[in-house]
Amino acid sequence: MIEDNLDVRENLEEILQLSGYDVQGAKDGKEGVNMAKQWQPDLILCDIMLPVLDGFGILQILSKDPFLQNIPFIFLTAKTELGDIRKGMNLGADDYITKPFQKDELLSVVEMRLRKSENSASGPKQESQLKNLKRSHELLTKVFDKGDLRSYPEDYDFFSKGDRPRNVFLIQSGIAKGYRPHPVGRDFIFGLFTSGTFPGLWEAYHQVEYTNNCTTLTQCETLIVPLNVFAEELKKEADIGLYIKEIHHRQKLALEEKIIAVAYHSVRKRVALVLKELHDLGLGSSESSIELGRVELAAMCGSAKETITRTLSDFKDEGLIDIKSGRIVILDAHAISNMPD
Amino acid sequence: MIEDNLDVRENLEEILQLSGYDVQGAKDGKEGVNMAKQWQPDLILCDIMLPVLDGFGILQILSKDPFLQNIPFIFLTAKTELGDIRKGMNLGADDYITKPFQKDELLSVVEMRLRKSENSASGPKQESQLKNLKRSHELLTKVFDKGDLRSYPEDYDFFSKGDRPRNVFLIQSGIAKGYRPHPVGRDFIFGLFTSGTFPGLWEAYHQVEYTNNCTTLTQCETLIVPLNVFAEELKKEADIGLYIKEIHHRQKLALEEKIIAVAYHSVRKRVALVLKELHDLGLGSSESSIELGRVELAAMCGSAKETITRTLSDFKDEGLIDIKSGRIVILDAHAISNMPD
DNA sequence: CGTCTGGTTGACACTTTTCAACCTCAGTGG
DNA sequence: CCACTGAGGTTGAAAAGTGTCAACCAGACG
Repeated sequence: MIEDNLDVRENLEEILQLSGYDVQGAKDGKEGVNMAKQWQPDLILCDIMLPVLDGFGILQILSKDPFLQNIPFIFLTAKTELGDIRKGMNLGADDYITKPFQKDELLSVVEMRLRKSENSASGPKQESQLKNLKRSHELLTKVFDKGDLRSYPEDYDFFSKGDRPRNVFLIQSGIAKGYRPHPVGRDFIFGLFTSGTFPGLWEAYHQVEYTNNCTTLTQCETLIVPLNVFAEELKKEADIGLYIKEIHHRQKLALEEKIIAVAYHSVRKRVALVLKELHDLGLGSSESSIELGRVELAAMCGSAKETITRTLSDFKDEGLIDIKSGRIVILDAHAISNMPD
Repeated sequence: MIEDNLDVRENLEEILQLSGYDVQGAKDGKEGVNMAKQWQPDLILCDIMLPVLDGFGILQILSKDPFLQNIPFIFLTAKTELGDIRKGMNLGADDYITKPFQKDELLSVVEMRLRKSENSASGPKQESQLKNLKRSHELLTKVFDKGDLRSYPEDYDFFSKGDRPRNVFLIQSGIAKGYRPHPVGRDFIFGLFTSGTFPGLWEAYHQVEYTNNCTTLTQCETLIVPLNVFAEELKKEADIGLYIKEIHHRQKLALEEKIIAVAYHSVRKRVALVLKELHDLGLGSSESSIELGRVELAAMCGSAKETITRTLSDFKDEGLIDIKSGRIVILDAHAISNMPD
């Protein structure tokens, strides 16, 4: 906020701070510009009449700075004359507030401009990408039209850590695990791959070594395309890269969630998270119960298999799940999703 | 392995299995080709004289299949005649073994070809990428010549989860943390950024929302370039993408290591891993001791701060580190790196 | 000189793992 | 057909490892 009158400035600061905003004040134009460069605020409130450099001058300077040109800029002015306001808006200001102002008028203008700038930064771009992604997904799936359909038995290794990708996979049915093996039964499963997913896609696309193993947990019907053929197809459709990026981004997010869970959540919460993960994959209904062994579930939670058994029987006693000869059916998905930490 | 003589086949299978290889046998050419397509073996041993389809025919078929053309192919032949062998090699076989063979001759040929194919798949590609990467790193750093140098105080937020990148950063001095915040002091630090590193580079490059927060731990001199300028520069130098990919790949690996550590290693081991991580960043020597607070160290380990204090004083008692008014100096980096689980 | 922040230490409680035994079920061979 | 066997799953008891709570201490700061 740039405002030369100390009373007004302190008053404004107080109002905004009470509403949870973080406010920095400057007393003249020069200080204001420097501060803006230093702090890159989310929004600028600026008086028009100022010593040294007036509001119009500030706006002109800021609108030339690539760091600052997109920050919402709101004029504060004692003058209600149309001329000043018009001039400010013409220069590219986003809004104005006339002094003396109402508290809630100020806040609503500020909030609106913040929301708008949030949208303009993310809105259109996100949407345009999403449209591409949907198309890209179809394109990507189409690449596999040229692939072989193969049936792999349980416990077949698609790839191992350190391997260099030679093929790209699209699972049609069955489940595979992406995991890091450990010599004495302390595997950790990062995620599962079910029908419609592409194990190791990112590594194949970027031709980097796999960072973890991928092995079937059940028999898997899988479409498979050799990497050189895949690369050829990709050249034709550059957009696919966007989709691969997006998938990867989500996996990274999931990985980060998982590390938080393992670091700080109780086993009970972690088991619930794993069940939710499986539920989201379409597993755990009465038709398709969860057929994973306790060892696999333990590897997904990062705990001992006995602990999993115990927690599951707790859940069963509480009516959250049902266990039929080892297989789990989720009864109360809502309660499981909302398990307290 | 394709071999029509049952005795020879079983004998070979036994020898190879004893050496730890996983062997599938086929009795004629047709079966062999189908099996190769199905299993995509790491290496093929193949008799020349076979019913239905002979070894030469098999090799010709396989060398046209993009899935199979790069699998090492070794002829087994009873004939020692130069002609057959020559013909096989001309067709693209990788090696040959003459029957009757010595056990260790067989094994050494198999092992050699496996090793060679391993190298040819990864060797040259890796090298060519690495050369690019080195250059790309320089190019990337050069982009920041046009950036502003700014000094940020301790506890300044570069960005937060959910923000959309607006700038790209290159830290010149100081330390920042990449972390996931938590309402009640259960932050988790994914990694640190020191001089020469680029916080949030991948997200900026791909224009996706940040997945975690980044805040300075000490005062940081930082070069900063607005995203649109950065994007312009990138268009000129497409190679930079490779480098960004590589950095990201390493971070992902580190994240996976971390999740394993948090899931299965004791706090003692985890503290040692964190100390090693800091040591690798050049911290912890007597000149530049580790100045992180216990809370930050705890957030890197995923444990309570009191536990960190205890473990550190254990390490101190054991002579692995020294603590001078809270600051840590690593005395025995080797022992810390080799801490048992 | 008080106050405050961050580090250290101790006692205790709680969670989770470990070890061991037992159970069930499916496959196997006599 | 039945006993045997082995793999997974379940349960119990005890031990280990960590987190929590609370008190205390040391240095920094006004």
